[in-house]
Amino acid sequence: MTQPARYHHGDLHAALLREAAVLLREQGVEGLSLRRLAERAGVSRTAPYHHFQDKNALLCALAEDGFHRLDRLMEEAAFQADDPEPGLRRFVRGYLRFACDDPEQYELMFGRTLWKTGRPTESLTRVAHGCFRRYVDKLEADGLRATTLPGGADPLRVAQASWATLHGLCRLLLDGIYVDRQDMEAVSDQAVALMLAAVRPAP
Amino acid sequence: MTQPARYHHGDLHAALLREAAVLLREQGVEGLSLRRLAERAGVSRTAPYHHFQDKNALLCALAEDGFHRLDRLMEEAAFQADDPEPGLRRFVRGYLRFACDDPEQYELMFGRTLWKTGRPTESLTRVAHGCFRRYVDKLEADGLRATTLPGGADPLRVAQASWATLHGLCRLLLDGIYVDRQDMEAVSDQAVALMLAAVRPAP
DNA sequence: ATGCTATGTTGACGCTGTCAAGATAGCATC
DNA sequence: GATGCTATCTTGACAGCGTCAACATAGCAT
Repeated sequence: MTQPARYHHGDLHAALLREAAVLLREQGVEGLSLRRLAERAGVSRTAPYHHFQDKNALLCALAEDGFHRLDRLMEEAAFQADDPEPGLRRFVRGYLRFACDDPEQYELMFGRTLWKTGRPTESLTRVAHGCFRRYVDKLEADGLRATTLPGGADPLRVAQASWATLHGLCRLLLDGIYVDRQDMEAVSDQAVALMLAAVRPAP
Repeated sequence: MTQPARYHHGDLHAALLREAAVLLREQGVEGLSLRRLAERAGVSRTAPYHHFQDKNALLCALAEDGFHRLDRLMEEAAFQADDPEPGLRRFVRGYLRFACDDPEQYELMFGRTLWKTGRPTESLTRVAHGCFRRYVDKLEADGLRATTLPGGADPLRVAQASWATLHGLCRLLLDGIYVDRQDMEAVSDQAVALMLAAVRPAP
């Protein structure tokens, strides 16, 4: 089984993804080169090309994993119909924890590396869009059902704006620009207040 | 003056920055290599190193220019003490226009290239922080003076959360992830509503 | 046993940022 | 005006990268 030098690796595809996740977490996208990856998997430089079309494809697969994890997180978060606040707060904190737990993964999922510079796989695009749709649905079904939206507010718009808030917080935090990690809890609560204020017209 | 091949360039420092801004706008950071830059300036590959410590330093200088422009934009935006809504809306649209007008510049200013992967210059850090402080001050002085903050809301927190919303919108938009450029105006207005809802307790 | 296909290998190309060493220009000083 | 210092610019080189082409092997179906 564990013969040190056999010609065929066995399951290089999975091994590459596994090793890539580690390398991503430790060094970020910048430190993730196919050559190093191959070396770590004990395989030659170009072997990965038999399992992924190119680096972009491998990164897309990696990001896709992340979206599945995020999907699971969203399923677990449950709002309460009568008062969405605690549920929303729990979700927001969970989201931030998700991003902080593996910043590089989050960056890969939402960063320009894939969406702007690279070419997002059709599969990745589908999963990512599905993830957002689930968020909109959840917000609409669980969060907003018991509340009255201010006049003319489209649930989709609320979802977009609130996700943007969440995403913006994560980016500012993870990129280490303005928000201290210590302030995070307070800012997060403030964000919840922001989102809730838009949802229920009066306290 | 304009002799085609003289040994010394004359003002390579400025020429590099100028050409870099063009290259950045057209091709993004990924397309901005020192070698190409040097070629465009009609100079050898390593000449830029006599004017910038390395690529990181040049990019920092480029980003710094952007923050100065953003500063100017913020000075021009004026809120009205009695009703901050139109002023805020104007500012938000101006901010989004700023980001959309030169996406790559915005990305450079706030992206991980400098703040996470690279080493932000001390000068850049100062300018960037000053820019945010100006935003907090402005929000506090112009925007919130006439309004009552909900109990216990720190102006700094409001500023952080609202900037995060703005920033998140820009990122999602520029990275081409979720929000269509067409939806932008509606989402932007929704964001203003979000921010205002947090500021004035009841309509 | 034969041959096809999936998988892995080495070699090479052009691109990148950056360092070291040498060339030149311009300016201050003697 | 000659001398020398320093800022500026040059070529050469190196390691790293993604990726293509050509070749080698292993394993499986026929």
